[in-house]
Amino acid sequence: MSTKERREREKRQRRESILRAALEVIREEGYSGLSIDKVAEKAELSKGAIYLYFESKENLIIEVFWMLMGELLERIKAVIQQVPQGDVEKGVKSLIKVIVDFYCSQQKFFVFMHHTVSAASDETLKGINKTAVEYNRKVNETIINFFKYLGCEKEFRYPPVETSYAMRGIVIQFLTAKFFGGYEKEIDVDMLTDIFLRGALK
Amino acid sequence: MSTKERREREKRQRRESILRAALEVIREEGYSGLSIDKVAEKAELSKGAIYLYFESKENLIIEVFWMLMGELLERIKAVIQQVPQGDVEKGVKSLIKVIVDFYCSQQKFFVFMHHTVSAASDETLKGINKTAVEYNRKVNETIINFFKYLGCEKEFRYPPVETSYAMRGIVIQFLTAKFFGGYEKEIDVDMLTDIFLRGALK
Amino acid sequence: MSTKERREREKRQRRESILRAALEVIREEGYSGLSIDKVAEKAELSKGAIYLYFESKENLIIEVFWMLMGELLERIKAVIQQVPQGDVEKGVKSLIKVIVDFYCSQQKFFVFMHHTVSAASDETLKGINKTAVEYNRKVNETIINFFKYLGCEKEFRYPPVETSYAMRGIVIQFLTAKFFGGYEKEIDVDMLTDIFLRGALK
Amino acid sequence: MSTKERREREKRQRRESILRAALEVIREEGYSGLSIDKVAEKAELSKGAIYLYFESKENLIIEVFWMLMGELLERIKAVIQQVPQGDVEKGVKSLIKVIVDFYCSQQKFFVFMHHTVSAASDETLKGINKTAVEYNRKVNETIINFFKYLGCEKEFRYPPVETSYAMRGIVIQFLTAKFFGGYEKEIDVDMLTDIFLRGALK
DNA sequence: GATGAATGAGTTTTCATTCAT
DNA sequence: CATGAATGAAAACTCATTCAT
Repeated sequence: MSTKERREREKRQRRESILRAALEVIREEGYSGLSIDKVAEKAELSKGAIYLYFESKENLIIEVFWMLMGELLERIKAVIQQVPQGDVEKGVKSLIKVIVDFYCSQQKFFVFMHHTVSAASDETLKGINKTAVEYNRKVNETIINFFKYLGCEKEFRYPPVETSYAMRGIVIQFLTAKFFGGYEKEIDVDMLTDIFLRGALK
Repeated sequence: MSTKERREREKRQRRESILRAALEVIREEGYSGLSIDKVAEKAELSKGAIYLYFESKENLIIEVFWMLMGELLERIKAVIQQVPQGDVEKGVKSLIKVIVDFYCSQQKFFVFMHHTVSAASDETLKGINKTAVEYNRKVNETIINFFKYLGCEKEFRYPPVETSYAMRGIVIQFLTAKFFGGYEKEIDVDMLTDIFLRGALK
Repeated sequence: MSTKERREREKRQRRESILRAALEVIREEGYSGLSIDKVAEKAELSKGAIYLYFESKENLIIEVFWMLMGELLERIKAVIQQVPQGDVEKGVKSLIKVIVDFYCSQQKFFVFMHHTVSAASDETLKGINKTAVEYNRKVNETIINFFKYLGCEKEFRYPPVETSYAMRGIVIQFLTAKFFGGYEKEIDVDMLTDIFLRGALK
Repeated sequence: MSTKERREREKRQRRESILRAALEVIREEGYSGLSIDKVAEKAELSKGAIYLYFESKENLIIEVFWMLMGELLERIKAVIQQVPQGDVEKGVKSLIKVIVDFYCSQQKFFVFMHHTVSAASDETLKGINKTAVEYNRKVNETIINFFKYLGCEKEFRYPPVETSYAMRGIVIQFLTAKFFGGYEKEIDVDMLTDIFLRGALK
């Protein structure tokens, strides 16, 4: 059955390359510039072919979203390898830095995620909504694992989920301010870390 | 001149009613479902009539945005009347509560604002971009004035703008979690206040 | 019945002022920029009022057309006063010059006439078509009268109508070339006169 | 590669058939009646399909224009084959005849060209303006080549460009008179030739 | 599997004309 | 007479999706 296997593999690769193409389009033209035509062109495929791999544009967008999230989560996990267990401040600082860097390096994706999550609330798009919930859960899980690894999980005043939200909130807000709000300074990771840890730790 | 006055008044009312209609559409169909057709239908006017009151769809959206923001800022200012100067904790708690309540009462508007602000990043929409920046400035200004009123402005470890962002971030994140992220608990304003103040105060 | 008379006079004046306003709009924005709104604004009247004086936009345009043509014909007639009978070359030169000057001074009207006459051929607009025919007849009549006045009418090789067309054709072509065709030289009235007279005279 | 070739051919044919459809619409409804809807209907295609072949309505119009002009210029060139070098009168007569016949066979196109060239003067339509200038240049070039072929180029009193304009003017004026001005006689090509040559030759 | 031509409902916007006041 | 708010049909253009090849 090696033929079948090869086919499956090729199919996966094609999917991936379409997702990459979509990403590229978003990077170049923004979320509202994303059209199947452009994706097809970028992927060097026909419009019709896209629909062999994805049910609809909506679907494609969701998968792009997941691909990106996957990358961010990977990066967060990778940081764990590099920070020593026990050093909470250094650890959290690294965590915040990787998030800030990730989004800064891909500003368009940040916007895109905002859009995706926002669009997700349409009652008509229950499917997408699940995406948002699931995404949220995974990010929290990853961050909480991080806290556990650092050994500070028990030292927070509030439950891990809420603590995770607090941290994410502070970070995301500064990113939003930077990208949309005219905040022109560099984001000061030390400050963010300080505010968060003071607020969250016992 | 009562005729002229009456006309002016009616005109203002019409404008307002169109804005309300647009809001209603957003409430029912989400931001992406907002079309001039639907607004016209909801406002019980012809498509053309909309353009007697608003230059373009973009313009209409911006004005809806500002109407909402105006309401929120009004509410924040109103809180000042009700909290005693000096009681920082109580004051911040009230501030956070009013923001949480406002957004909770109009969930769709929350999404809508996200979209409006996000859409603003499209290079093509310089006009809207100004809106986002301006909005951001105004919110900060209002919050900072609040801090001043409470008398805690000087007691923060970081500059007022950054402090304002930290607070907003924490609040917005919990709202996002509630609306899109499957966070099902009531938002605990006391907790938010506590995290923020511990993090921000010297 | 002086009241009635006054009314009639006022009505005529209003009509005239609307026509002038329309003209002004054409001068500023070109034929395709002509809208009832703009005419009303320029005439300092309401949109509705225009329709008290003119049945339709089409009608208004036709009347503007006639007003212009009337002016041109007046100018041509005026030239007769200034050239001595008998001097054919000088006379024709003056005639051509006045036409060239008129159109050059009002380039937009030239375009406008082209448009009006062209649009006139729509089978649906028999009314306008009559305008074109009538206009044509009048211009020829005026020119032929001019020839008669100069005393050269009998010296042409071909009938006066055809001779008139030949002259008009040469002039109009150079104007067209100047306005649309990239012909950048000054129009050489002497040359036009020379070509025409050599071609037309016995 | 026969599939690819076939596709290319079909594409060309489709384009052509859309252009023909547009022409047909102009023929039936005049320039101002030309809408994409009608073209689509006439071409038995959907509105969207038109945009697969032409970038915009403006573009489509320009191409129709060029298609027609191409045909006229072809016909003029073809006449060269049929007239003997050296016989100026016969040659010019043939030239004028082919122009008269062409426009007479396609009266609506005459109007259309007037419109296209006129519309070109709108400051907003720089793109079309180029078309008018370019068109003008090509027609002159073709006519001047014709003169050269006949060997009479040096015998004109005025430069070739001006001479060409004079001829075109006389011809176009009679066509205009015929189409819009109520001139009901047959156009007498001999007369036009005579007037032109007497006027133009030394 | 892959293509890409075709669809058609949808979008925003304009403007001559009407009519209640 | 005069107003100007309202209409509504029409315009150009877009794009996710389908389907014959």
